[in-house]
Amino acid sequence: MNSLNKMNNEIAEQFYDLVSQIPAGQVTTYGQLAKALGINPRYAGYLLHHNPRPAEIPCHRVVNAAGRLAPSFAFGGSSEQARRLEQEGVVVVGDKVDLGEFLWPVA
DNA sequence: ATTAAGGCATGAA
DNA sequence: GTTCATGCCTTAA
Repeated sequence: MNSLNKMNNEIAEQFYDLVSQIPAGQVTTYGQLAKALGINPRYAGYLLHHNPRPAEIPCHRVVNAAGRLAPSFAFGGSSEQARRLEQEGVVVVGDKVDLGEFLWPVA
């Protein structure tokens, strides 16, 4: 196991749970998730990068504050991510998405 | 076991 | 577009 065992497991658990709650056709930002959990925006990206459960964590629905897709995607590249978002109904222009219309309202 | 340095899928100015 | 700031994690000695 990695260092992710019990110490920050609680925060990570909430983070992954929150991300897995993102409905298709909507996206959210790292800062949004991080802020909702009270963690650092950088940590959000870090946790997603680890992606312990990619099958249940739609990390492709998570973009940065600029609405831009991540520079590198663990599944096959940002291009694949953009393609996937469009498949769900999210309008992706280049590597950007319309946050004003597809931004998921974090609880 | 502890300490040190580096790196990151961000955000904001 | 670039630079600075911040928190956490990883690896090494």
